[in-house]
Amino acid sequence: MTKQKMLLLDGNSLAYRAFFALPLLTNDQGVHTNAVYGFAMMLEKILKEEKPTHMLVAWDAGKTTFRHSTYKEYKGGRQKTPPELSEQFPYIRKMLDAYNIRQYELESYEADDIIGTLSREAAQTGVETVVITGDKDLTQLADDAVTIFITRKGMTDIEAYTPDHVMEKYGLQPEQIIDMKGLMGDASDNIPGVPGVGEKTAIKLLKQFGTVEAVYEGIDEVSGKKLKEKLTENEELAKISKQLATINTESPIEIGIGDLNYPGPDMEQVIPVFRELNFRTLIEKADGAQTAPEPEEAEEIRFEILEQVPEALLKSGIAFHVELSDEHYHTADILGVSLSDGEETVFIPVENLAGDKRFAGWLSDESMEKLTVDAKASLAALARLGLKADGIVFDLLLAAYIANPSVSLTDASSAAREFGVTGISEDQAIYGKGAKRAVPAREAVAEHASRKALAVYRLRSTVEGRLKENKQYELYRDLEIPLATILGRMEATGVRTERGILEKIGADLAGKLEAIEEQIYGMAGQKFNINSPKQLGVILFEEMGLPAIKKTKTGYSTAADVLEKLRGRHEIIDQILEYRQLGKLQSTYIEGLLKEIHADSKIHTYYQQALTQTGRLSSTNPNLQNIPVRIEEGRKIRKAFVPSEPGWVMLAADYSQIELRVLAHMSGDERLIAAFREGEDIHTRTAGDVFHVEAQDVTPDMRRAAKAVNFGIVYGISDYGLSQNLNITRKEAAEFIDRYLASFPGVKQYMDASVAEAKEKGFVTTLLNRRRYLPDINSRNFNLRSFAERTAMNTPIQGTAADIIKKAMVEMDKRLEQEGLQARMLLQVHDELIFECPKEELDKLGQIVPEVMESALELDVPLLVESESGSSWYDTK
DNA sequence: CATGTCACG
DNA sequence: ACGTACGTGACATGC
Repeated sequence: MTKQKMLLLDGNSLAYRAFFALPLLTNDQGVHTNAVYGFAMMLEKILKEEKPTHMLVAWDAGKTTFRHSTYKEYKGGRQKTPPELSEQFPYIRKMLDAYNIRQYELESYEADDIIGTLSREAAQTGVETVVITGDKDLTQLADDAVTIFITRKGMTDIEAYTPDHVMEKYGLQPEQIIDMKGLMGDASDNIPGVPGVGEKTAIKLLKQFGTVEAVYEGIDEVSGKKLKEKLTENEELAKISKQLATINTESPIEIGIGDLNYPGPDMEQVIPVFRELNFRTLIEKADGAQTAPEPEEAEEIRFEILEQVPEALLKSGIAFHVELSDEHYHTADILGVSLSDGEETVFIPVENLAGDKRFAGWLSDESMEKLTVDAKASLAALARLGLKADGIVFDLLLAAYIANPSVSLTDASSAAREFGVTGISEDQAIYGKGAKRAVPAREAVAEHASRKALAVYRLRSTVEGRLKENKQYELYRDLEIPLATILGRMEATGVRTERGILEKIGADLAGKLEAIEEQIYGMAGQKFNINSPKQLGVILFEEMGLPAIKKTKTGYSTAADVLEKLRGRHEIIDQILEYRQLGKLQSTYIEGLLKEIHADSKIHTYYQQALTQTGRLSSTNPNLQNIPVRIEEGRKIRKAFVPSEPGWVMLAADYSQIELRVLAHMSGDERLIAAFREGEDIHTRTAGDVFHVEAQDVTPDMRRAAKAVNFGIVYGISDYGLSQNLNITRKEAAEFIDRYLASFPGVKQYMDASVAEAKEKGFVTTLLNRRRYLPDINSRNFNLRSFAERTAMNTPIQGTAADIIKKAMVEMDKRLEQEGLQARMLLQVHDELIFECPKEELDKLGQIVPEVMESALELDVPLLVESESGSSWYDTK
């Protein structure tokens, strides 16, 4: 029989500790969860480390306790329990029930007394006991069999108080702690003690006399006249104080150690509670502990490594997965393909796939429905083998993203976890990272890939059910899944990039940079690293004595907006700004892009389709969505992006003011809608409305201000943000905003409604039902809450704009096919699509593209698309 | 690996 | 009073 060990937890004290130790968190329902979370974290840690056989959480009960009859001011002057904490107690109790942990409270007694009584019983029966609390008072219970754990700082940092430890810390025996309290009091419990006696004096007295009673017996031996006087005057107070601080170890409790058997948690009960509270990391931990703490406990999987795909798996409704050596699927080694129908799961190494005609036929047959995770990666990789895949109807990665974009999705493991399936290792665990990266033995790869395919197969109905429940199934099936194929093709197609052009620009830049560098050194009187904000800060603000306008947490800010304000104070500022600009072009866009040109003279970016919180795409390795355009010198970089075939041209088409149009539609604001319907310049129109002048009387400054306000509105406006942007005072900015909102009352209503919806539901949605959860929307932390509020205003707008262009891409792809055009979609830059086509197709494409983009989604305002063609991306302006 | 900076929509 | 505009990715520096 294993040794018995009992854990006694002070529920109220731990809940308070957790509440004040952690920032206020909320779940998607707006319920505060920080105390529950801290409690759970502590619990997990302590269970793991202590492995108890018996457990109890004790609670305080009743407003008054037996202590109040001794001293009615006991615990007086305490702040009321914050409502944000009160609402969490039911959840803590619910969680403890799920853990199968016994809870107990006794009218008129405090948790301390229950714990004291039980630990006394334990000491007598020789059961090892650990008490966990946030309250140092309980250290009085420490003895050879009873250890007191006090939580510190966070919740999982715990300090153990044994008798030795108490001695070391105070020079006292544990039972003397109550004497110490009797003398010095305890402000938090409103225990008075002897006025004028603090910790130091109390300890000194107790070292000399031992107890409060002994102090008074030997009062004549107390040194110091003042102290003696204070003690004598307050004898009664000292004795009452000691009584108050004494934990009752003989409370009339109706339970004993025999009732506290702890069977261990019921994870099937615990996980739903965690899920309700949005405790993601704890769910992961719990899942991991439940299914795969030891490898042998992981679910067995039956799979075979075969040389050929079995006929039985070449049918409709099968899950498949292309296993790659790393996440860069344009270049990674393709290791093989796993397939599963739930019954049979197989892995086919890549060398056996190339010649398999039946597999190729199945893969490209649209009527053969396929399920997978990260369709885009698979498609792009298979394309390199000359294989075409069609008929993908299920993508676990995209499903997880649509369900909740805030989850970080790195691979099949994280996507499956979102739907409760664990046991798939992370790719990084299989392949390692950094220098340790390597492809393991075939068997391990095959098992890993097989687990993915099987999980994909099994999860289909769960996932589709959840998306349908949230009315997101159409978004997923009709938009994101088709888009995955299209993006995969765009990536695989790539964009031709002229090395020579970049090199030429690079050489020019190098010359200019060198010249500027010399000038800067000359003005500064020394050489230094201009690229180091730290060194630059010292030169500008210390050595040259320029005024430091803004600081960062590490020193002076040398950001462009700061330097901008110093313009004219010294010539060096202009030079630095110029140097920064050109340096950026050189390092990121010349050197960076040159490194990314493949052997086919093209750049193949990666679109992240399951990443942004708003539904936009992002582009990496390299990022082709931030190629310079605003400044002519940078814009020239675009000359390097050219058609991939002789006799072809580029065509770029962008939505005009798409976000403001979306705002007009979603807010239903009549004046904003009218402005777009009448086809006026929206910033001029806004300026006219805000400043109450006719359109022809709007000055450029008025238009500029209106433009900034329009941006601000889309971003979720704040007076401060606008004041920064326009370099005006906050008051002026606030006034602009007020006038704007007065002019467009529908917009004001919409913004308020958006925030209200987020507060109520915990999330906001786009026109096509894309969701974003905003857990901070009810936070008491001003910054967190304000940020969530601005996000609530911005995300539906930015996200709907993303929905629209995604829909346009799907439609455009169909249309190119229907029309039998050779034209190819190459890039997407949020509100812009870039194509290449044979010159002969230009007229047709130039007509189709705007038509398709403008009719992607029917709004209450027209969508307007402007398109241009040219012999390079640069020339499409 | 965090920080500051700057490129884009 | 609080200290920010929304969404991204890449690079250089410096711990």
